[in-house]
Amino acid sequence: MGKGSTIVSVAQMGSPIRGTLEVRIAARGVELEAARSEARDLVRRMLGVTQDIRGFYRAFRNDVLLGETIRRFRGLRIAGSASLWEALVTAILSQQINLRFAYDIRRELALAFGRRATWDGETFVGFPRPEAIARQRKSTLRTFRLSRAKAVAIQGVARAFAGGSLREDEIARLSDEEAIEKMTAIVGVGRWTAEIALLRGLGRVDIFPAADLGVVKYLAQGLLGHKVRARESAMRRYSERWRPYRGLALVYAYAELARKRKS
DNA sequence: TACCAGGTAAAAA
DNA sequence: TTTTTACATGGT
Repeated sequence: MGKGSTIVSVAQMGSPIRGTLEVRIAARGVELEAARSEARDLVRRMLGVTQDIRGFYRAFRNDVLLGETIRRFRGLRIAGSASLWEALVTAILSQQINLRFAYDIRRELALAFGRRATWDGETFVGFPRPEAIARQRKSTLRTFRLSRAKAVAIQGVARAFAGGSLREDEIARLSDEEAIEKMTAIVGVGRWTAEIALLRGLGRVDIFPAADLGVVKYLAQGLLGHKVRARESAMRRYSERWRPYRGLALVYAYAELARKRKS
């Protein structure tokens, strides 16, 4: 959402591969063209339409682990957040607790500090801006069932964005490793958090969070046949074969794991 | 009760 | 350099 008030609602028709997407924009106090352009960019990033999946398919259609999965989930991309800021906060909230709990807290933060817009009798709540979080006391943030470490981390990220020391457009110009280095300078943002933010926030297709529980446990045991949890270093080494699409490979591996769990 | 859940930082080995 | 430990909370 830009200045003023803009609501974007999206509906998909047809198959994920050959469907159409209807986007409705309700805007007040903004130029229609600007709102349209902003909405288009937002939808494109969240769907990951610019991710190079063709190159990924060409390179790995015969991959032992992913070949079949690629055909099964044709069209799947890395799902994106609306901003790097939102992706970073979501990643911090997701550290070491079950995701259901993390998303509960994210919703509560949005309800408390997010922007609101009403359209057609319905009220929509947006993710808070960095400034709205930056001005809260840590003790206030901790009432949202955050550990001291998470409150510090989220406040640190909020201040970095609000103060301009961290900017999405600057991070977007950096290489993966440079971007990780820049973000992990903030206390409470470790390598995993920075990697998830780049994957979900910027749709970086070669990011591989090797320490992720989903990688060292579920991928290692569920798809690679390990008896016990793998080491981060071992998974990072294993992922080398998927360059330069390690992030896309991971998303497809997770899709396959979810499918196996269901069946 | 104890352990696990898409970790991090600091201390200890 | 690698391995523990405390940290918050909810579910099983």
